[in-house]
Amino acid sequence: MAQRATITQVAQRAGVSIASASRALNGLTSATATVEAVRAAARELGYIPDATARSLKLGRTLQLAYAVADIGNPVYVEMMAAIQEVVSGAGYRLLVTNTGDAAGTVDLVTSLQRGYADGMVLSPLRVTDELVAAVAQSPVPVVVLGRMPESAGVDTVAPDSAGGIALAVAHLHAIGARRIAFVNGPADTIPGRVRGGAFVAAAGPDAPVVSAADFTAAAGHAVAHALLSGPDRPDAVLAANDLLAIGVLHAADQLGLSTPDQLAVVGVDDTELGKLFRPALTSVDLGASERGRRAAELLLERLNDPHKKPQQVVVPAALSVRRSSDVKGEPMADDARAPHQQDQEGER
Amino acid sequence: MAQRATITQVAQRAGVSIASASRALNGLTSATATVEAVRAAARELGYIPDATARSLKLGRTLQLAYAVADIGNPVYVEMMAAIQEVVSGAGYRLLVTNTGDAAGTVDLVTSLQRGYADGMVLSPLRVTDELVAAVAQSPVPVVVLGRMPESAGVDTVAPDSAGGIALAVAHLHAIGARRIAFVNGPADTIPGRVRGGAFVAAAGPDAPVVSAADFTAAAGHAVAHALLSGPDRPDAVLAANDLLAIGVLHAADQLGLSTPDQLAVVGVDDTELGKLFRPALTSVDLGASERGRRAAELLLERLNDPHKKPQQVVVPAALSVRRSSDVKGEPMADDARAPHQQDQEGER
DNA sequence: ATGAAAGCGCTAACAC
DNA sequence: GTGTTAGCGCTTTCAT
Repeated sequence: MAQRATITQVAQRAGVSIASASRALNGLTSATATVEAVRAAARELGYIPDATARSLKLGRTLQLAYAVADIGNPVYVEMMAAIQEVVSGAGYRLLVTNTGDAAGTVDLVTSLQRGYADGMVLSPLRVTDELVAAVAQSPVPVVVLGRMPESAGVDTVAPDSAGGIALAVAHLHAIGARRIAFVNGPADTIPGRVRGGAFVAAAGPDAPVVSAADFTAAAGHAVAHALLSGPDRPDAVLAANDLLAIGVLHAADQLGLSTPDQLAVVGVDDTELGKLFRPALTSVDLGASERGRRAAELLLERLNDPHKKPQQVVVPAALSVRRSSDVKGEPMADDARAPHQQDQEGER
Repeated sequence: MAQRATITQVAQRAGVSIASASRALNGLTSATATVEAVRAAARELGYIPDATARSLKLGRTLQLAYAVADIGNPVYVEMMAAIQEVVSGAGYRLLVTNTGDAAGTVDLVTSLQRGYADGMVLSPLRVTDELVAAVAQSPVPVVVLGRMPESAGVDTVAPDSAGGIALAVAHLHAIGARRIAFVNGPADTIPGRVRGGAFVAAAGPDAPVVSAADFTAAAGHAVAHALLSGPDRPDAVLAANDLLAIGVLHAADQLGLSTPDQLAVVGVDDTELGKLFRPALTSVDLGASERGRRAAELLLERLNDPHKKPQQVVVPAALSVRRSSDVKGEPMADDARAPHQQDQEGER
């Protein structure tokens, strides 16, 4: 563990003042001879400028934070990977935090006042008034992944859940499904509410909807087993995410229902799991990676121009059709864009 | 975006010196009246101490870094979640970085000289002499996930790959497998080399081994299709990770081989994917979460005592037996501990 | 118990 | 082009 050299030592060794050393190192006006001497001294001493001191002086940390409720969730990981890439490309380091519950999220946003990061991408579990207030109060810009009232005055990036689910319902109708059921997650979550509402809008108020205890395969299996054993068995199921859909496939298999012939199944999120499962799962791609990328870009843009108008970006959805809903009627398009995506983004 | 208050303002408002304000806030010796006045002033101003200034003064950032080659890989994510939990519990923030290739890793370790973190958990793709040197030179402690020469003098946390693979081979023998093949990933990677070597050690030099182009299901499928179509078809396959194993299952299914009767399949890593796949995948659990936790703990311990002896921890492996290798002969134990785990950790 | 002052390492006026 | 100086916000001697 080597001892670190300071700019003072570099200056001494080069025989110049500290200011000259700083200038030479940062490429400001200085004589060629000075630059060389300083560079040499720095090299010999293995000098690397201290990030903390620099931050204190400059008023910026060159760090950005990504806060999310459950860092184990593949969708958030996908976003994180995209964010990490954009952010590091711009010379920033990425801080990752688990918010846990809703209260934790508010604390986290207020903690930004400590000034350990120049901005934050926040993926909140729920949007409370308290959270909106905290975000508005934040001393550094926050970009929210999800929707927020425009009055909050923050940049947001949201998926086009409604468009994506409409796409899935249309697809199921097209392959001849007569009775489409929706397997939702808990209705008191944001995705549960939004996706459930979108399904009703797309499939009509009479389409059957059941809610699983949480967004897991086990919960999906439990609720699907009942659904598929009961009267008026559906011939297609749209699940609120891929895990639930896998649970549905398990139940169908267990009950001896063949997929897709007797039961077509579609998920949401288009995860790796769905692609590798057999039968491969048709799924609504909500563009997690793209959302992460856009959020990071919006944050960087706002850092450059704090006064620009807040944007509400909606990332378009797509449908990846695979074996779990692929019957002869439908051509094997691997990808379809949402027709009614409401991308409200402005310039760029 | 509120303006942030400084300790100077708090001191003024409370009618005391800056030093007294600092002492009162940090719980050092000060009169009760002073404490109250300062607390009140701080509350009224919404004062929160600046992390950067504090870091500069204290010489510690309260940040730890986690560096990994591919942040999208579920195994690394599992480790990250565990690290995040330990680290944040101890009051540290977690910085996450993608190293990319091997050269990037060395740069990253040297970049620690910037002093933006108090320590690092490093999960290197390959261990080169250059990297060992960089780690040894690091101004802050580095804990390596993987093995390193003891002479490097750093704390390491490694999986017991050999023990885990021996467990899998023994299990396959126990269920009656006569001819066990190993589907490896690229042999020029660390896991490829270690796991391949462990298999040969456990199954003997005559056991068939093939190498896939990378650690993906597609690569596993390709190589397994050839393996299972050729002469001397194996009756069991151990794959170097779960993705490869899924590829093997795809190939078996495609060739009309029933699992586990005609072909038993076992993976390594015990991922969520394997648990949800049908047939559910038997897999060697290398304790990713536990490794992440131990690495973070070792880092914290070293921060507390920089002079303690470097430790080489080996986390025990276990076998999760599931349907893909579950034949009647074997009782349905869900979990078995490695008998020859070589846990070399010292105290604690 | 408290205040004055030094200083962490760096950058940016400012004057020469 | 370069040196002197101030100062980012905080903690911590050192006197008192």
